[in-house]
Amino acid sequence: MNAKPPTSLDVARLAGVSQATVSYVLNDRPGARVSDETRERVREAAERLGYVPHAGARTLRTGRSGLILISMDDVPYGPLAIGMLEELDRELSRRGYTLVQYGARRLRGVPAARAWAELRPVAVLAGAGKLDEQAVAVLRSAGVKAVVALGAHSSAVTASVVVDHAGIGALAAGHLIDRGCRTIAAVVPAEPGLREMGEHRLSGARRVAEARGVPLTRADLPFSEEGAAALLDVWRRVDGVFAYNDDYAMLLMTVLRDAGVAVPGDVRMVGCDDLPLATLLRPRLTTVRIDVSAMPSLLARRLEELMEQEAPAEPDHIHPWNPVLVVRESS
Amino acid sequence: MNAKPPTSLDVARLAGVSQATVSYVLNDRPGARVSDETRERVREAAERLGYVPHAGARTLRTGRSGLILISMDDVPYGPLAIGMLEELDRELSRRGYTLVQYGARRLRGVPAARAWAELRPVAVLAGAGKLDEQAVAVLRSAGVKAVVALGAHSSAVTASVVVDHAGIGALAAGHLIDRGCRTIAAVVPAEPGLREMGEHRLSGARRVAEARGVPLTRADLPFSEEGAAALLDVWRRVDGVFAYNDDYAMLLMTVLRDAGVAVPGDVRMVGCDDLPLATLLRPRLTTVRIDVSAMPSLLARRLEELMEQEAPAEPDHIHPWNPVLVVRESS
DNA sequence: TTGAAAGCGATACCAG
DNA sequence: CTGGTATCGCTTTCAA
Repeated sequence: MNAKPPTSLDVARLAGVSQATVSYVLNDRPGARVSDETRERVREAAERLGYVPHAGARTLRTGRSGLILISMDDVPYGPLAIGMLEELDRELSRRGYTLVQYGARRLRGVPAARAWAELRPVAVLAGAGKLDEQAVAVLRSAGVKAVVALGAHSSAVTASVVVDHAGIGALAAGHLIDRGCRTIAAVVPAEPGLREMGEHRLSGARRVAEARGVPLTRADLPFSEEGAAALLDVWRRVDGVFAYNDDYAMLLMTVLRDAGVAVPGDVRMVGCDDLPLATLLRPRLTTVRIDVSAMPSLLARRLEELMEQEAPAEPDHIHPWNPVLVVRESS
Repeated sequence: MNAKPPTSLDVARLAGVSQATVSYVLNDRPGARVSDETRERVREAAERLGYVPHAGARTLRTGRSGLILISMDDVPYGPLAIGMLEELDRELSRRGYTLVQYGARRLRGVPAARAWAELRPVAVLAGAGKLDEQAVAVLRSAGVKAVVALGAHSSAVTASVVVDHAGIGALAAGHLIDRGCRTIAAVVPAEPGLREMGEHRLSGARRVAEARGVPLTRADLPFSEEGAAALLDVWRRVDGVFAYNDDYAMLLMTVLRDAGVAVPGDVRMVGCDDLPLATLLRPRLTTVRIDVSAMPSLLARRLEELMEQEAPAEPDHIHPWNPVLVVRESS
């Protein structure tokens, strides 16, 4: 039990060949000419010993780790994000990389970058908020080829994946106005983790509302019945609400029903995410669905480009999703 | 841009000391007596160069990586699990370990173990279904000190964290019977990822129902209104339902309302998870809340024990949560 | 108080 | 076709 893990030298000895041959065989090096018989012996010896190569040693020698780090705290919860991550993992592992989620102990900026850099990953994906200019510099100098910021707006300092929250708000507001709404409200969650996204969605809604001459009220809403009830005069004053997402929409619909405000009769309602609960509400909830199916392969391709090329690329961004309106009964 | 990352030797040269001194200073080795002046010089040189140690090299030299791997596919979605993971991360990083989520490309058994073993982690947490005896052996022989299976029942081959799904079902069924239910149904989700947990919850409910002489019907339910409506005769035949979780409870409550079945008048309903939506439903949903607050520190402590000791421990298990009934209006 | 040097495991160059 | 061996970056023992 306490024996140290077998090394390639152990395999070599057991097979009666040199370490070099073991390496050639186990990695199928194209240039290497090793007889089929030796190949077999090496394979068998490795099998017998339960040999597993030491990633750290390999990294040290080759200078490339094949590791791609993504910061855990920057992946939103939910089946959508999880599915995307799984797909991304598949794409990347097909290309020979290893995707790993790293907690980084809620660090940000340079300290976070240092923690990531110790692993000498070949790429790092992290929330735009964690990647300031110096953090990116630390990563670059540690040999990270691709640094990609994840966030609601593109980063000035590195490549980024921007998620178009403003577009969601715009789509929702446009729909409400199309339906005849003359004054609308947009919810911004009071929860710290959600507020920023809420503000981006709001800004998109505001842009459309202004363009079409419809007044828009911002409603800062904590997720609680009391919070929603406290804003009752807001909901009574408008005839359309973009509720930030489906959860908030459900909250509002419950509170409005208890208060005798009819949806969509008195106020039309639009959510976002197309959660399962959207079709379970009565009236069924109109919502914005986000189609992220294109994102994993797009991102994987972009990463590969960045990782293969020598000089760091210009800060650019990809925009890998697409909001789609799903009209149901609440609007 | 293309310069290689600075090494400890670079730092040493810049500070005018030896590599050894750099190592002593940067790791504050207790035994090392280095003058404050040299200390300062070394620190400054490291700073100036943006030096970040190379984790792989350190692992190679010391034989310990400090890496703890947890398989991504075995962490359920949802804020609960995410919060737990964050807390666990904090606990472990406080102790000097680095928690990392690894996708493992949906591998299982020996291939998965090999992939994990390459990183020479000091501990691996993975779904019980992925860890057969040989997989555990591979990990052990790669020097992994702690192998912990995550699952609904304890593993015969290694230590495990078992989540007490049966206890949840038992609690829910007991409550329904206390409320006077004479025939109850328990939902088992048809979705592949959920079915197994559903069956464990069912078995707990069944145990209690049998002990108290109440007939229990198993209801295999896909998550859709049609699926739920197809089983209407089941819901009409019973006077209590344990709905597997809050999402399924919401589905059922919607379908029952549409069909004119009153909750809790005709049938009492209990969910699980105490999601935000539970209090938004009308009637408000009675549910089983899972208190996982103790789990991260418990698990971290257990891991630490396993990692420090030499011989692999007997397969035992910890049981780090606690179902609690939250009674509302639906029951 | 500091330095020289061995060695962790794998790779790849250069000989044979 | 195969083998020796230098090397990657870091820690740590032993000497100075």
